[in-house]
Amino acid sequence: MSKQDVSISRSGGCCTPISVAALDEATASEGAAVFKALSDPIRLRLMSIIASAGAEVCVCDITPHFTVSGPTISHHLRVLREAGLVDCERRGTWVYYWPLPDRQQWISTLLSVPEPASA
Amino acid sequence: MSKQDVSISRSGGCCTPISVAALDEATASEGAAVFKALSDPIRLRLMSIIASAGAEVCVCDITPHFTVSGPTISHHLRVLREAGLVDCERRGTWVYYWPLPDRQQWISTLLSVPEPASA
DNA sequence: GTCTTGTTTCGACATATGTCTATCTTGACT
DNA sequence: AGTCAAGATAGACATATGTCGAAACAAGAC
Repeated sequence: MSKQDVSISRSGGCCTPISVAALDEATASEGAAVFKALSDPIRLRLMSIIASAGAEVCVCDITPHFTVSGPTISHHLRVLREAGLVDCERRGTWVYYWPLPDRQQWISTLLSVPEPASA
Repeated sequence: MSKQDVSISRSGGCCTPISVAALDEATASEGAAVFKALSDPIRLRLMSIIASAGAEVCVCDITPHFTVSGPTISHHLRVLREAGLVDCERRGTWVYYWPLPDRQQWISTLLSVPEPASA
């Protein structure tokens, strides 16, 4: 697979990148909502911690990485959840979070820049 | 005009997706700033119009697509400019905007999901 | 020069957002 | 039952943001 094929294959699946066609209002609103969820440094770090974990992450393992209060972390996790980027489940005393890659992949594809055809 | 007051720490080697490694605070702040620029429906549509044009776009051709006032469009374009996503130039009476694909590609890669979304 | 058009900047406003403390819910363990 | 700990929720607060109208600015037409 060539490097050019990567961006093309990523764009081929679920949606048309903005570099190819302008967004209609509804799609723009939906996409903007996802971007808004990632528009805070703490939330973006939270997302990266959950996405990179390769497994469920306990909130108790997340909180120590930050200086803000527990409720603030909880609030940010809820925003990520409501954006469809993560989901969670309580098991016993602890709550575990995991990523929902579909949404993440969607906006990634939306932003992908097709390789300029050099020919 | 073309002022770009955002320092871009990367560029050459691009970056590691969040699905692979968690972000440090500095990169998270930088990334969140770009996402914030795209977190408004009007700005996301503006970005898509400029990115998909394949050429410079005159502001006079952009404004009619929206119902908000001219100053509001100008404000949103400035946010995109300060995020390093677009640049512009005045030529005669009109101002033309074009995309800066580096920033766009950067956050696209940041969000890319290496593994298949649903295995 | 003055006028007209296109675009940005300014100043103000209502609403949204991030953060905190205090309180509540859930479940584990005596 | 009672108690404790992990998280979530509620309410309050200061700040940030999106929007507008008015004014300023830039460049061409007259």
